[in-house]
Amino acid sequence: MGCEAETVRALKRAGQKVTPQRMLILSALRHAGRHVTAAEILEDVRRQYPYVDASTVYRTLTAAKELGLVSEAHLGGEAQFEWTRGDRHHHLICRGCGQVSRLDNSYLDGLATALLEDHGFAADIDHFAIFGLCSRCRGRQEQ
Amino acid sequence: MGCEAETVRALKRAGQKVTPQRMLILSALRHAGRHVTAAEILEDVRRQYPYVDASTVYRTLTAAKELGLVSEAHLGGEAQFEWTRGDRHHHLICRGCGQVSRLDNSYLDGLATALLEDHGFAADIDHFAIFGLCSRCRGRQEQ
DNA sequence: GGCGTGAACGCATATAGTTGCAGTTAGGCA
DNA sequence: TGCCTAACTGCAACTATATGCGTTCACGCC
Repeated sequence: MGCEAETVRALKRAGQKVTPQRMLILSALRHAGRHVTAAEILEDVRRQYPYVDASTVYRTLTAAKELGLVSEAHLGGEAQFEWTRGDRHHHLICRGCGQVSRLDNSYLDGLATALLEDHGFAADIDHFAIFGLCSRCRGRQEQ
Repeated sequence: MGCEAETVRALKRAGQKVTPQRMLILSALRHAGRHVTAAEILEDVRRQYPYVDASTVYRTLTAAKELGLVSEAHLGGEAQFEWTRGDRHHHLICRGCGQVSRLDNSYLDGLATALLEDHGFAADIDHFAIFGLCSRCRGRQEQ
C-alpha cells in the first residue's frame, strides 16, 4: 500500500536515516489507530524484532514528534502517543473519576491565533490535556 | 506575622494534620516567591531539619495541590511548583531556544468558561505550559 | 494530662524516561 | 561496488517521581 512512503520521505527530508527499528516503531504507532504508550509500542515491535531497546523507542518518538509525525499527551500515568492525522483533538481529564473525554480543536484555535498575533508565538497546540472536574464529580462534591 | 495561619486552617479544614515537615515545606515554597523544583524545596527544608525525605516533599506537594494552595507546572525538565497567589498566569515555552515567558490569565479565561458552559467541565486552568516557537526562532527557521 | 487511631513519616524499592558511550550501519559519493 | 562519516543503536547507569510498609506522632476525646 505504500503508506510507509510518506514516513520515509519525512525522515529523509529532515536528514535522518531510515532504519528497520524506526520503521517498526512508527508503523506500530500508525496502525494502532489510537493512543498507545511507549511500553505498548516496545512490546509490539519486539514481537518482530526482539532486540530493540526502550531508549530507541523514546528517541524515535522524540524525533518523530519534532517532524510532526507523532503527537504526545500526558493524560496522567504514562505518556500517550498517537500518529498525527487530520483530526487534531484535545482531552478533558476528570481528576475525580479519571474519565477522559475528547475535545475538538475548535476550542483552542482562537487561543493559537491570539498568541501568534499578540506575541508572535507559534504554539504547538495539537494535543492538549486539560485537567479538572466533570459535571458528575462536581455535583457529587457539592453535597 | 501569622501568614502560617491560613495554611494551617486549610490543612485542618481538609482533615489533614499539621506536622513540622509540612510547615517547613509549605513555608519554603511560600517564601520563595517564584517557581521552585521539588529538589530545591528539599534542600531548603533540610537546612533546618535534615531528616526529611524526598517522598515527604512530593506527598506534601500533592496534598497541597489538591487543596489549591500550590500549583505545579511542567515547563520541560523538572516540575516547577509555586505558591498560589492572586495572579494566575501561564507560560509560553519556546522549543527552539528554551525561553520561558509569562502569559496572563485572560487568554485562557474564555476557554474555561466555554468548557463549563458546553461540557459542565470545571477546568483547573491555573498554570498552563504552552510549547511552541517564539518569533525569533521562527524567523531563524524560515531561512 | 493520658489514650487511641488514622494520617503522615522515613526508608527501601519500583517505574518512566533520559543520557553518555562505544560500537554499528545507512546512504551519499567516488 | 566499496569507502566514509554522521546518525543511530543497545547497553548500562542515572534522574525524577511514586508506592508499599512498618513505625511514629498529631490531635480529638475522656
